[in-house]
Amino acid sequence: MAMKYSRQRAAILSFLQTRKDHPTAELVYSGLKTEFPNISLGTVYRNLNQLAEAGMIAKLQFGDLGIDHFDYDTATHQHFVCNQCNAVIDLPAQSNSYADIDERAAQGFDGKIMGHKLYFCGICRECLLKGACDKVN
Amino acid sequence: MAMKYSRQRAAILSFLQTRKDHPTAELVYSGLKTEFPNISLGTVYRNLNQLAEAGMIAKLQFGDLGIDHFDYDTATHQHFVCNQCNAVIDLPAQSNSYADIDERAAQGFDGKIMGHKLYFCGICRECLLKGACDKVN
DNA sequence: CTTTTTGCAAAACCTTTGCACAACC
DNA sequence: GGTTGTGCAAAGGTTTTGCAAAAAG
Repeated sequence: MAMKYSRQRAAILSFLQTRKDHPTAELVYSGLKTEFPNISLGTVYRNLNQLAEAGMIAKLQFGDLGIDHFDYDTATHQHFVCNQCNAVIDLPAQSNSYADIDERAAQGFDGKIMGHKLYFCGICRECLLKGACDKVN
Repeated sequence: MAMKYSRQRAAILSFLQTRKDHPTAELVYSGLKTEFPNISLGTVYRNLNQLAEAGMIAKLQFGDLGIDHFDYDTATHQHFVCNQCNAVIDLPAQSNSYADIDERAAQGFDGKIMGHKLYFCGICRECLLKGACDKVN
């Protein structure tokens, strides 16, 4: 189960590093097609999952989207999903974090709460502007 | 687009009302097989989605599970997913709710935040007890 | 030489959909 | 009678998997 080096995995990781838009496996796949014309989607999925399990990247799952997204930035931060264009956007880090909500939830509950999943929904800036222009025209 | 009465939909709704375990479409389907031997999974999905869009039930989506769950209780409350047995459990209502977190997240963000999705993960009481017994044996 | 990784294709999985017929109002 | 709902089966989209060959150590 030890992880050996592979050119494909290295490329996937460095591709992810260049992107701040939390790409899907499909997007990583097409992004690497030039460098690896024969790379397969299965390989991309296997590596993304492996990297995620190793804690080197984060796997983001949003019920609204139904597609997994991947993030090079594993530091705790919040995500926003645009209901219109489905963009996944980082929210600015809060001084007032969400660290306390696990404890809040644990009150009166007899299981062990080990964490939470949280993301925000709405309309992104681009879609807001586009909507405003549509109204004018 | 008006909603006509259907025996199947009524049965789905009342089935959901009897359950506090947030069943999946598959579970609703098998739960109704006795009353409707010919009901189809497609019908169950169509009705569950229709009821959810009408706001009569809630559709719960957990990235960890990948399967939709449905809840007769549409009042805002939090859910817990057991990482071991995948049970979906209601958390006791908090006096201190999560109403403020949208505003917190909006700070410094130039899109419009309209809501959030949140759930908690961990080990449920049953699995904790089972785990403790396993250690002894 | 052993273990891990790859590419390919097939399968798995959950959910949606097209269609002819039935139920509703 | 027009509209909405049903059952069936087929297709949809995303992700996983079995396998033989290739790469890594």
